[in-house]
Amino acid sequence: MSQPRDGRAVTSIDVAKAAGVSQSAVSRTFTPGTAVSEATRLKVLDAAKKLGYRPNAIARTLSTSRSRIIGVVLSTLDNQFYPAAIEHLSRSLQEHGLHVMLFFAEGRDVDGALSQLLTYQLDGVVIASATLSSRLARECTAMGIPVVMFNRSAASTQTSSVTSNNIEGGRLAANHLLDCGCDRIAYLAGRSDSSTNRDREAGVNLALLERGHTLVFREDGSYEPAMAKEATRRLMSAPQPPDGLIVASDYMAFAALDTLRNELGFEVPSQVCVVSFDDVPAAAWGAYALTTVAQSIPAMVHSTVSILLEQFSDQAMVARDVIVSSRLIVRSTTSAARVEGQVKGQKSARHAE
Amino acid sequence: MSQPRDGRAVTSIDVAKAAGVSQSAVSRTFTPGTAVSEATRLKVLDAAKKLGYRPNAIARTLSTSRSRIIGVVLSTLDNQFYPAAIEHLSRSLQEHGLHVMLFFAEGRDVDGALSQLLTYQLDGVVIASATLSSRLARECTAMGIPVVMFNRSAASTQTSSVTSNNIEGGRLAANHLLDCGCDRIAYLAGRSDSSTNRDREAGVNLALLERGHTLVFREDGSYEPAMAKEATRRLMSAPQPPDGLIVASDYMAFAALDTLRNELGFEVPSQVCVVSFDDVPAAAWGAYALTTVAQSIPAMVHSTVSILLEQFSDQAMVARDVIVSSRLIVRSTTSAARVEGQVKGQKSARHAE
DNA sequence: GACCAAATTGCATACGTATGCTACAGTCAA
DNA sequence: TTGACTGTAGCATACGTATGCAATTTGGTC
Repeated sequence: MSQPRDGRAVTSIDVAKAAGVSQSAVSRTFTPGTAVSEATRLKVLDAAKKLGYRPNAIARTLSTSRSRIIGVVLSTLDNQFYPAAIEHLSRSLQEHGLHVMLFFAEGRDVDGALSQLLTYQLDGVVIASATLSSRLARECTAMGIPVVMFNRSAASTQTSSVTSNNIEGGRLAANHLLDCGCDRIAYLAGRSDSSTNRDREAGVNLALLERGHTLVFREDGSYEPAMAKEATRRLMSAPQPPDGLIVASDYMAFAALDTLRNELGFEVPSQVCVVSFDDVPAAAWGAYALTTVAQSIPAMVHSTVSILLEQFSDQAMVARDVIVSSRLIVRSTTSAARVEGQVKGQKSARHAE
Repeated sequence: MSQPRDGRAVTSIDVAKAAGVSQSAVSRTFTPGTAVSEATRLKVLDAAKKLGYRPNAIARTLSTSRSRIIGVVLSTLDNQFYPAAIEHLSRSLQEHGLHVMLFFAEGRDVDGALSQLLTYQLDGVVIASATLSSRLARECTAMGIPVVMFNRSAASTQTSSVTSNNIEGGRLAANHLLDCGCDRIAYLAGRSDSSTNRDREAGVNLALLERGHTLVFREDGSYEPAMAKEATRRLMSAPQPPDGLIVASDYMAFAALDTLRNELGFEVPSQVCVVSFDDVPAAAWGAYALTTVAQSIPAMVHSTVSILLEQFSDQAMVARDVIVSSRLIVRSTTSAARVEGQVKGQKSARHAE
């Protein structure tokens, strides 16, 4: 009798019937902050439990136009930084009753991506994809959807962004190499159209300039390991190869280190010091033990979630740019005790300590 | 006049009005496989474009009870295998107009996870989480939601699964070590409640038995790098340490290798050969160059998507178990040219070639 | 030119929930 | 006892799309 239609789902109407109340009462019971007497609340909860009722999020979305879904736009998960960020982000959002829907950007198809995003009535979008990010952000913002650029600076003053302090990070990296006694420093760059690379490189140049140095080489790796290997070969085959290498990401640094050690036979850090950016989990693995400028994923995710939650309530939609501070983590690819003036190329030179 | 209400979204009714047709016509235009004349189709598309109309997926879901959302349940993305699988899966599903929603399993809270899953009217669920998988699968299946256990075998005959042939994989690993001349083989196990570990270990034991051998040591690493390190220390501190190590996952093998080489000073493969499972991207990195039994992500994802698509059409909901074949990839942590009978512990022994 | 079949179209309604508004019950004070 | 006021419950409707059914148009044939 009080059985739901044998078809499928139990609805609020079924529960209402079973509890002897109106559908509104059921709805209110499951909507925090609404007025229901304790008596009906219990009746409803009891009936709901008995029937195995679960509110239908889709119907609720249609009614409230709040989907509680956050779209996350990615280009790839190859670089360990992103999986780590996604896991953290997804867990944090889950605590607020929000869920992540994944969108992988396909090349330059902005419209396709946009259509997919918009049809789901997303409550917010986090863009962590290099390609098509700025236009996508603009269009979403225009549609009134809160957007956060994650790990890339905002395309416009309209959209928020969360980045780490890459300029400061660049300075940390450069200063550290100088402190290690390096005086022929090279930069292995990431994609030139990315704000991370731009800022990191700027910071490096700034710090070098301040101490009367300048970059000896600059090669492009475009954040691709294969290109980083090529670049490393070019760098080290110079008549006077660098004695310090700043790599724009850990992910490229692994490739560079492999090439340096296994292919070209260089010793790190005695012949070349290497420092990079991100502090991806593998950077701590024994085989690499990479000195790196860490981006704090917890801090970045926290800011991202805060911005999103803020924008849900505020009508204002004021864009915020959060810059999380960077931190140098010294491991074994650099050596602070390096003897200044030491001639590079000494095959057997070991660093002190 | 034909402007949509200034509030927000453009609806099919707005488009209908603008195109001078009924709302049904608009709906049909955007629903493949329905009858609309070319003439109205063009009128509608034109008006839609002009107004910037996008069909509302949420409303469509309410009406059709097909959300085109696939829930993916994970416990963590630490092991590179999962990010790689997710990216592949998400891209494949996107090609079919489906999207991935992420759910991170929190400890043992089945009911919480389940509620979250069920409220979204998911069209399917892919479970790649170790914990709470079997009960979750059962409940989803009971609710009529297609479930695929990814990289773990089915909890019941009711639910489908996609795994690689881990038994065969275990044999490949064991036989390879025997072929390398190892005769004191140890197994570093993954979580004992996982089907992957169970099958891999079974395969190893089988192959050893066939060739008159048996495992010398067996330690538990529970798929955790920290535990793998501990286990490695225990293994190698035995009076007669193993000369061949089979590790249940690459992710643990990296930790084991780091411990072996950097901490304990063993040479791989001359003193100990190491083989593991998964062929995660980092396994190919120069610093590890790990010999490993590959799980084909493309094949596994392909099967997963096929099963899901099948179950959408079939009412039958026949569960399928797909077993993708494994393949041994030989890199530098094992050496086929190992001299048989060679005494382990020779510090300077180099493998040939 | 008329008639029949086939192809389109529009109408009306369903999907499951949220919420403004009205109606009503209960409390308390005068 | 009556009146005003507070707190609840229920009614009715909106959210945007899909689709069965009936009405209409189209196209073709004799």
